Amino acid sequence: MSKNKHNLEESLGYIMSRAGRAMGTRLNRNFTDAGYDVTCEQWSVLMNLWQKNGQSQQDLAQNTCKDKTSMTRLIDNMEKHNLVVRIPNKVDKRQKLIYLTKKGRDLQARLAKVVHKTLQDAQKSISVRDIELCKDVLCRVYENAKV
Amino acid sequence: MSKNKHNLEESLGYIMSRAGRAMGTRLNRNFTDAGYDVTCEQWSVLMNLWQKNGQSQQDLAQNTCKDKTSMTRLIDNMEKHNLVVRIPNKVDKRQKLIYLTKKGRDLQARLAKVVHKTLQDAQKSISVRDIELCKDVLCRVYENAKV
DNA sequence: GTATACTAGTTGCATATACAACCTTTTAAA
DNA sequence: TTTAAAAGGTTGTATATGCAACTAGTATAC
Repeated sequence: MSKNKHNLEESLGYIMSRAGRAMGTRLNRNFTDAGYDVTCEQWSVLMNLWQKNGQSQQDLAQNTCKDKTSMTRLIDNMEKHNLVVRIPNKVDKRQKLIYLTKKGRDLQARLAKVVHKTLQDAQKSISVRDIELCKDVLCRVYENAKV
Repeated sequence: MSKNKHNLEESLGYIMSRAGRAMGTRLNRNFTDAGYDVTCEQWSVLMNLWQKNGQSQQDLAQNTCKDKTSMTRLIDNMEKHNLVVRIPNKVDKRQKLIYLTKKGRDLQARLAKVVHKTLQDAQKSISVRDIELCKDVLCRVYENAKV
């Protein structure tokens, strides 16, 4: 009973999403405080585009583990804020390729500073080794749970 | 540069929220498939009430690390689905105490099975020791990031 | 005792998320 | 080649989240 209770009420899922939400809220606040009108989810898309510009919405959805409808609306908002543009793919007319605007490109270095600071605060007094192990576990949980 | 890139683009925050979302979506689907019209967030509130019935919304918000407005709407939905009821506190007239309905009480054992199965799948091929260490790190990240 | 500060909860607003159903385009099958 | 299946994207609907601003009740200061 006590063990079961531990498994459920202190379950990885509960702890994971609680920590994730706290972290996301914190990052959003830090972006706002630093004067950037960007959310942490938009940042996750920007990250993908900084690595490889001109991806389809489907690609972006898969890379960030989001539903394609979530990505549609996320791109809607990012286009509204002039971070990206949709360019129809002439080869495959179903696709719309997402490209960074100048504003979206220029944010890379600036946002990196805010993210770095936020991570530092969040990881305070935790060893690098433990962080890496935790990330490894989370990646495997993600692989198990996705799709 | 490569190290910095690793820190940012494979950052704990990114990995954490990605895994958390995958897990939450999976749990929601499993609840639905099992015939329960409950979301994982509603489940997190139920968990708190199973431990201690009759908590204020503020208490529940703090226990789940949510904004009090999020809790207002979460309780709205849960009341709509007959999982809980709001009872005004006669001692402190500002508060509304949240109590489980019979339906909300009866779900405890049933949902536990679904959660247990979902966790098993997600933690497949990961050692108990690593899971516990991961949870410990996440709890400390949560403490650092919250408020 | 009255004014002030704080706490609990709600509403307006913007964002994020996913499922179902749909349209369009492309690919595979027959 | 025509038909069926699959893939990319959008819209409708429901849920979740947080910030700012608000109301109402409580506690503190003076």
